[in-house]
Amino acid sequence: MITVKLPDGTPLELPDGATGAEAAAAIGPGLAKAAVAAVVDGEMRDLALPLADGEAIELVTKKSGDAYLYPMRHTAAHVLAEAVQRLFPGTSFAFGPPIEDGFYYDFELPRPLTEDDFPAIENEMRRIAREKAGLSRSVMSIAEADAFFSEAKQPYKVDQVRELASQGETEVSIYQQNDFTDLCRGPHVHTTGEIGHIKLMSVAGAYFRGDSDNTMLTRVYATSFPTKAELDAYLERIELAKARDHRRLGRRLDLFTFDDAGPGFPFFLPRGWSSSTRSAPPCVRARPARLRRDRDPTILSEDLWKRSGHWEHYRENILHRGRRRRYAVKPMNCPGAALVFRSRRRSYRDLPLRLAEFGHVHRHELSGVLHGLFRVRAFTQDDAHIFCRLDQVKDEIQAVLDLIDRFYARFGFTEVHKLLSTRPAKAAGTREMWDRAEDALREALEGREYTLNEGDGAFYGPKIDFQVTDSMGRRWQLGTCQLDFSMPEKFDLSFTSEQDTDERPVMIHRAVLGSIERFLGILIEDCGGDFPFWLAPEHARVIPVSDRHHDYANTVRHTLVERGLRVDVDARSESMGRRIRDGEVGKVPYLLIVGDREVESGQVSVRARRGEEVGSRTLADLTKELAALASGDASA
RNA sequence: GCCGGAGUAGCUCAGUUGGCCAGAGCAGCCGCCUUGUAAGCGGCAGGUCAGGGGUUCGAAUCCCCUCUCCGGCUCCA
Repeated sequence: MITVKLPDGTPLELPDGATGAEAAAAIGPGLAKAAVAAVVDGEMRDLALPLADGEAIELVTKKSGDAYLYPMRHTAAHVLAEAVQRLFPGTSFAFGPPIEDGFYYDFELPRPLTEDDFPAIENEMRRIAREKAGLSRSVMSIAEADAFFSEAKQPYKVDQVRELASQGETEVSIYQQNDFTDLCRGPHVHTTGEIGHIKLMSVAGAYFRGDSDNTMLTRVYATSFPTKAELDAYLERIELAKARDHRRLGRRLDLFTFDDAGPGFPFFLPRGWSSSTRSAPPCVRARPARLRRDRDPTILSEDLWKRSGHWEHYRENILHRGRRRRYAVKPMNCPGAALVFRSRRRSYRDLPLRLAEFGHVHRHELSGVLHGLFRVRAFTQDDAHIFCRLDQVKDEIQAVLDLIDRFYARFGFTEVHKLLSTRPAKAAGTREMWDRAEDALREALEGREYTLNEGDGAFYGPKIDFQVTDSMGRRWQLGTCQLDFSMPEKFDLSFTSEQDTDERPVMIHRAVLGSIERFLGILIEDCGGDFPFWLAPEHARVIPVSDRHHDYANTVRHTLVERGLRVDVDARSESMGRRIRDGEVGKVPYLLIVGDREVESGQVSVRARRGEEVGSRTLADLTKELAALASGDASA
């Protein structure tokens, strides 16, 4: 006998070798019929697999919510593949897993596929769904599976069978519905009729196994939801996100632009740059006593980058050009900071030396990866490099962690995810150095929640990355805090210790917002262009009712501008309705209407975004309120 | 870089069995209107149809090359 634990904690006794299906049957016939999979110790499994003593099991049914999506979409992927098999004979099949918002399947097709083919494929999928074909699971030995898929001319499946064999598997599971047979771990729903409401989303290229040395396959992205309402809600969410696309808003709100003269190099318009520069200085101001500003050259000799190790590890991304001596445009700020450190003899009394720089870096990025402000070829890092002794590392890192938490909260990002990334395959420096650095980071993180990201460190050292979740639930990588024993060695950095010996400092690289450009893009999408007041490119706009109110309108503007507020007057000869609309569309936080009544009483009629009634204020009160709003938020 | 799609006025887009001087709305400019909380009216101007080559009596439209953009893959902040 074995005993498994049910979700409510009750134990369930079963005979040896009992399967998930038998567990369901033991609980009740209704469940036996409804169950499609079992979550065993957190892992989704087919009901046909045997359970072991002591395992915690949870049976998945249509009522299981998100857990049900996995087998449902997995089956939908098989149905997609079967539809493609019917419509495009000769297709080879690769992988087709469920993913975050749906599923995909990778094919090698006899001809290119376009979205014009979607209706036909969707119709075929619906036809297969109506057939309600059962999915049957079977097991083959490696040899049988190899022979079967070789015979079926499915090279990617054969490849996967051999891959599994090399991992020590002796048999593989196979799922079949109608004439479609797939190598698959499962689990699946019972029939093709239970794939929910489906929609094909897009077609894209994808390398087999994600390796750019492999052939490029055709990937069809699709999604499915149990009900039509859920599918529609999802599609609506996509539309909403599209309306917030920072590339669209950036153009409409006059924030930034791109030009063919420099693909991937953003041009910031005055309105855009005021927002992005304003988002940064508080970061530096946050600890005036701790940070010292510096600034290094943008272009430096290639030899420098050879010495720093960037040439070896990062050459593809460095833009360079030279006449007699070869120069390179800096892709990172760290070697410059190392040179600043080395500019004179350093003492232990100088440490920790914290240099902050808003470095404008350039990197060559492959044309296909450029994407609005999210991925560009020139960007500004709110960078800092801290030079310190090994025994100061923990305190310094913890101070950075604190700073980052506080700073993100200021922008409304309270959900901060921390990732500790360790030694990558291609790394500079010795194993011992890496171990010491990783230990130091782990120690600094003690007591905080974080996840381990094995092998994803920078080439010069391990790092802690920071991700925030925006208002739409998307996760973005922002800041980073990296420990570096390698750069100080490359540049032979040293300081004189209390004992009058030469010691090597440790270097900490950190960025809070990461790329200012990217952060602005995230911010635009997070707020949909409705910037928080303190960040708005234009705090308020004065709208005089008619020509005779222009003088008063200018007085209002002057008064507010004197207090450091960004205010314009819209004195165009357009109707009021029109000027108010333009203010709304331009997302100006406050529209200040002034006509006869206001001139007489020395007041201003205030309209907030989306017509929200604020009422009238005297000019003095309004000035005080807005000034408080601007500075209050910024230092909150 | 790779796969697929696209590129017509500053922006959003019409314009395909190849055929008169290539169209609209918005934005721009000029005028009129002098306005009370989300688009007042009229006029003008604006295009080497991404660039280059080819097919044709004739190309925005068909073919080839290059560039850029979009969706992915790889990479990454």
